[in-house]
Amino acid sequence: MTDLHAMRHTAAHVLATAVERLYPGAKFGVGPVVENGFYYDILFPEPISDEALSVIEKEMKKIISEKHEMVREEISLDSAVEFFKNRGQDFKVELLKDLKEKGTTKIQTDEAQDIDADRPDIAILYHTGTFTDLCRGPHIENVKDVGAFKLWKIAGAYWRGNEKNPQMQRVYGLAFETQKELDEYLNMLEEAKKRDHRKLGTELELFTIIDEVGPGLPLFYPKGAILRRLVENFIIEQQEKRGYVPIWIPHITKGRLYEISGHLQKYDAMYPPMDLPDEAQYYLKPMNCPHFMMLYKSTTHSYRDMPLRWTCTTTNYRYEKSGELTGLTRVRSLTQDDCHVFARPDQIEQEINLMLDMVDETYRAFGFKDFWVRVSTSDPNNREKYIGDPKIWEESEAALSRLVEGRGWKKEIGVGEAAFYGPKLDFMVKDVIGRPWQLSTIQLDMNLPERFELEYADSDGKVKRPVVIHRAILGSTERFLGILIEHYGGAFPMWLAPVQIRLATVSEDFVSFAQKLKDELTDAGLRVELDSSDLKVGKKIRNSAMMKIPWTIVIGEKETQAEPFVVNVFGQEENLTIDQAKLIQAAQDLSK
RNA sequence: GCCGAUGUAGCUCAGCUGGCAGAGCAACGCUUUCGUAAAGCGUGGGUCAUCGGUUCGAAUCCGAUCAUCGGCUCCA
Repeated sequence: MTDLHAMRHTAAHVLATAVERLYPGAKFGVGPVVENGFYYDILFPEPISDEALSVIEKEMKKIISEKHEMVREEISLDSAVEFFKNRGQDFKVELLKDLKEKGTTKIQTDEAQDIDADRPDIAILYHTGTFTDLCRGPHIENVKDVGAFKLWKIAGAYWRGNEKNPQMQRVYGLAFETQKELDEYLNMLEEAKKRDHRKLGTELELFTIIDEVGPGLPLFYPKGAILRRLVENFIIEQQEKRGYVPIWIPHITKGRLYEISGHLQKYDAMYPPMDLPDEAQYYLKPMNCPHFMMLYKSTTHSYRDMPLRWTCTTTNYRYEKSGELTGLTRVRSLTQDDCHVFARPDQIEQEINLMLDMVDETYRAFGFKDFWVRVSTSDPNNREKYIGDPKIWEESEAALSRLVEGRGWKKEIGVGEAAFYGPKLDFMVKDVIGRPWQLSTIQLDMNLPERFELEYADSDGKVKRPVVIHRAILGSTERFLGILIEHYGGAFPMWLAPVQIRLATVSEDFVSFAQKLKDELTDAGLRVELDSSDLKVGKKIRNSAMMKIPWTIVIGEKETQAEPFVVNVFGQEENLTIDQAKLIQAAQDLSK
């Protein structure tokens, strides 16, 4: 790992060296190692475009052939500042000032150079030929040992990840020990693209996004809508057996509601209000919490009724910035399997555990094994940032961590990543090109009960404030489906396949028989299609396979003769020959 | 919203330095009625994303807008 890491890190310096030669005046930000390669953030005198990559690549190869040593140098902070100032490297100067004042250059996930406690005045530099960088290393000794690399894309990136800072250009490079590994990686990316849910969405007739309807507003074809319903029904079943009860809320609402909740002032993805003759301004709801709160508040509650487990699967509308939309994973109309539990503080752990059961059972059912849980906690050094009883915070954070550990799931702690109103658990899954997405979320809320002045009568006769736990298992149905499509590469297991069985007739003579069989299978609760066109059987099977339909059954002379008739199921690992009753039974078993 | 790229038929894509808009698949019609991953022939289908400009002439060059893709920021 260290060697590969050092090699990639050195490749980033070679990139910078090439850029310095080709674009005098370029200012350098940071150039860390990332998964599969490296990048360097650079402010070019003029923004470069893709064609520049091959030119830079050529220069990099030249630099590598020049066999420069990577020379390490330690100098005083002040002379380092002086050095970079003279070269017009403002970003490096800023990093050095941070190093001096804060003891680290780290902001967000940038690679950091930290002050060495024993030698607080030292900055570490690396020289590559005429190029010098502020960098703690490690590097390989000589640039000649940089392996196979490829510059592959340019992206915008704000200096130090802050929108208000100037935007630099991030040049991404892939780097591996050998050309073979690089080729394999590129090949893998090509393969991954075939599983992309946006591609499969069109190919398998699941969903589409139409310009005239609007960006981020997907429409679902029948097959996609069935898939949606299967997934949502699964969740509904899971909820029912755990005592969650449905409620229902409207999709538009007076702005007053969001004044109370505080969203109007704080939430920036709200669609503008509708222009109505009414005095009140009406908004599309971007979230459901306030409605749940209002419904709770509209009647009185006793400690005996707690917890209340209320759910509603409903669509929210969020005006996400245009550049942030992608397929189904980031949309403007998102359906949440939303649930709010109103609980006494002593019930928090039990309720969260119940939710974790549900996450567990759901992820197993859909075959998600490769996920991790982010425990977002408060920052103990910044207590005043958070509202609510510190004791409840402490207890619930401990409970969240403990409960996740008990499950044996991969866990990451996000210190200071809690919302101001409570700690949370986020369940993360990667898409087919490796981007992480949040699906399930479990959040404690100590804010909204306060703002809406929610109450219940406790056993001691006193009026108390309940705790609210938000929870969504799918997160958003759309995003979940996007991930699910990629997870299975569109080849869904029997129980999720929009079409489970396609009947393919050999010729016209068998259509009426096939129609009868189709009706029987449909009556048995299976999702069946009949291909009675005059295409050849081979073509019908091919078409069925392309649509990734689990079972294809050819209906011809043989099938109509046998008693009970025997069919051959194409699409199994080994084709399956079974009679009618067993066929129905087998299909039903697989559908569970 | 920001940086870069892209936008040609339902889908996948050709179309060179400006000179009559193309292919495969799909659709439709005819022939064929056929046994396990593509039968044959034919027909229709496009304001070349939109709007504007340059030009005798624009899919092609320029500008703006919209959308998509990869990132950044933000987020379920």
